[in-house]
Amino acid sequence: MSTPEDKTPERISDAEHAVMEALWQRSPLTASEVCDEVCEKRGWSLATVKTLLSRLVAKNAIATEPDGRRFLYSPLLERADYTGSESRRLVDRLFGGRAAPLFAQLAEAEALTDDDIAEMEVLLKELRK
Amino acid sequence: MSTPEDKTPERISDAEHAVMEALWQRSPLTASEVCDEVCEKRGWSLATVKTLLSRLVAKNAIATEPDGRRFLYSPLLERADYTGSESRRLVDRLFGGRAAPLFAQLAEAEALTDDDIAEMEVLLKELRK
DNA sequence: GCATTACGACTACGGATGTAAACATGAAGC
DNA sequence: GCTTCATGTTTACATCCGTAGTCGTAATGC
Repeated sequence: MSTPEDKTPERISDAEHAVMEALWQRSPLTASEVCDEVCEKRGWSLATVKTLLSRLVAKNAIATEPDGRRFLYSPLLERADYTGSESRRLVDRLFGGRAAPLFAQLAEAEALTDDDIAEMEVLLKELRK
Repeated sequence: MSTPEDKTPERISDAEHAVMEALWQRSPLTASEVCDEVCEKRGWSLATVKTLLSRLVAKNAIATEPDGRRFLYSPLLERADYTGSESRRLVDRLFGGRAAPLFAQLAEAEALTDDDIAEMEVLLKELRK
C-alpha cells in the first residue's frame, strides 16, 4: 500500500548527521564501513556508530536491507531535504524567515569567497527571470 | 566588539535564544519583564524564564546589574556575534563552508522572497567592488 | 510588626544526545 | 563440535535541555 509516507520530521542530531553524510556519499554501507568513514575523523568507536545507526533507523532516516548476517544501510532522508529544512530553520529562527540578512551576516563575517559571490550572481540572474 | 578576555563561546540553546531576543530588543529588563515578552508566546511560566536567565548568566551571555532587591539583565553577547557564529556553523556543517550552496538550497526551496533577491543584488554589487 | 509578595537560588525530572560496553547469535575457521 | 569473530540489540550513564516547583529572604501593604 502506498504508505501515506508518515513524514517523520524527527530531528537529526549532530552526531547522527555525520553518519548520514557518510551514507549520502556512498550507500549502501555496512556498519563497519560507516565506521571506516567516520570513526577516525570523530574519534568514535564502532559501538557508537552502531548506536547512531539504530537511532537513525528509529527516526526513519535510513533504511536497512538484510545482507545475510548483517545489514546494509542506506539513506531514506535525502540530503537536499535535510539541508533544506535545516537552512530554513536557521533562517526562520535567526532572521525572521528572511534570507537576505543571513547573507549580509556572512558577508560581514567574511565568510563569502569570491567563488561564492560569483556563483550567487549567476543564481540570482536565473531567479530574476 | 570583543573584549580582551574571550569568554568561552558556550552554545546558546533554542529556549535560551528566545530570551536573548527579548533582551536584544530592549534592555536592561527584569526577569518578569522578560517573561512579559516571551512567556505568552512560548507558553512558559516565570519560573522557566528565571532558569533560562540563570543559565545564560552562567554561560556569560548576559550580565546582571543589581537594582535593589532584583536584577536587571542585559546582553553581553551581541546579536550579530550570535547570528554570525550560528550561520557560520550551519554553513560549515552542511555545505563545507561554502555559502553559495546554501543560497542555492534556499532558492530551490522557494525560501527567497522578491525582497530578498533585490536586497541580495545590492549586497553582491557592494561586495564585488 | 506581621502577612503577603516578589525575587533569586537551588532542586527536580523526563527526554535527547554523545559515547560506549555487555550480550546474544549466527558464521566461519579448524 | 568448539572457538572466535562479526554484527545487531540492549543497557548504561553522564550531560544538556525544556520546563518548572520549592525555599529563603527582603520589600511592601496594612
